Amino acid sequence: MNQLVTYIQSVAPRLNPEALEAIGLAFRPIHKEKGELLLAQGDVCKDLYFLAEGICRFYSIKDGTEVTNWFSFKNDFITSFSSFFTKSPSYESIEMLTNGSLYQISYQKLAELQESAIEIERLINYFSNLYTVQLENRILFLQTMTAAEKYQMILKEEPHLIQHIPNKHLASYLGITRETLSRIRSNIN
Amino acid sequence: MNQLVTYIQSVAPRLNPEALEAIGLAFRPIHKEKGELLLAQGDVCKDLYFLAEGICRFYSIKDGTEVTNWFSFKNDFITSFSSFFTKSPSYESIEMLTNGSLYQISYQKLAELQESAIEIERLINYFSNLYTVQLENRILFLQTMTAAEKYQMILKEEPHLIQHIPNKHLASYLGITRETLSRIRSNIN
DNA sequence: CGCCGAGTTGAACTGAATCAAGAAACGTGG
DNA sequence: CCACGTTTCTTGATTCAGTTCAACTCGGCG
Repeated sequence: MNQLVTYIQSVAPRLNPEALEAIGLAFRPIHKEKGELLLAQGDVCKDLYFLAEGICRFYSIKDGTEVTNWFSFKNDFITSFSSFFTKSPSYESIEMLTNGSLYQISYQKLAELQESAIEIERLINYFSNLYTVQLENRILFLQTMTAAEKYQMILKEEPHLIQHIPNKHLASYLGITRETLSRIRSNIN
Repeated sequence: MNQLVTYIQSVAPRLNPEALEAIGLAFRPIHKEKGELLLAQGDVCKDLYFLAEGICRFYSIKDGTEVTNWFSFKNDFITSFSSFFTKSPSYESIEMLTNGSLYQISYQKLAELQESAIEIERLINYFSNLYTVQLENRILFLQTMTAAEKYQMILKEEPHLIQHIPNKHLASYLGITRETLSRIRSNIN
């Protein structure tokens, strides 16, 4: 049994076996190398992925500088939500920070899967609502905290970021420069 | 026919009449005065509203200062998403900036309504996805723009904010002080 | 008429960015 | 396994966008 199915089962133990099997069949396993893009800024995001293993980063380039919008880890679903949902060009790229094993599904196939069973549709909406909650948290985080507070928050709430993400990307995710992050880190220790 | 129903009809003209009627019956019309709260920070948000007329503002208080998170206008659905969805205390308050006429529905009733017809469930998810797209836009907006760029963006994309919202609230929505906003405005004219 | 909240303007201050230059870590090929 | 080039991280000096504090104006409302 593949890891996507195992994960879904752990999240939705009461999902009926047929739906679970349909999900397992609809996604296609793929491999990506470190540095490869899942999506390039400006393209329409036509796929959804499940990240079985690896780390990836969402980022936008504005005036030549990168802004990191998001990180995804093992057992996350990956897509550029706005682009995928509205079929418009993506404001962000998605790249692999490590080699990764993923499961891929097209917009079209996902739509079919969704319509095939109400439970699947509900599951998808559940994940998408979770994402929305995280976005709201992130807005408050970006808007109300100083550089040092942001770092300490991450240290406390998402230490896996600090362990696995290069500081330059972490800095741009926090909305500060790498120099500022470096100074904060040296003040704390 | 009430304004909620009229609005739903305009957004989803192919929705079947029974579903439309069910929606019309499930919501309860209410009136709110300028200054009244629909939700107080720290409380669990137990209701969803449809704003038929008026303006309201979402804000958080941190260290004694207000941060404006959102504004809603005529024909918007209103709730504190995170709190409503996760049933946890809200990080924000919602207040009326004007007198308003609204339609109210409880979490429980909404859940029932949602389960009563797949089309209604889809409609709700559609609105919630729209909101998610807006949140993503807002994050990029807050993270990549200078104070002046933010103001010009609002001027161009959401002039109704400038027309109807006091500058002090607009400033805190843009993540700047009222003084800075005032200076930007006088430089432009 | 006087008060109060909202908006403006000025001056000083500050957190973080920018610019610059080394030091450390990393990976790639020999 | 080491050497070399590249990228990442650190540290320092300077600059700057935006904040803070303070004083003043304006308009509405009791």
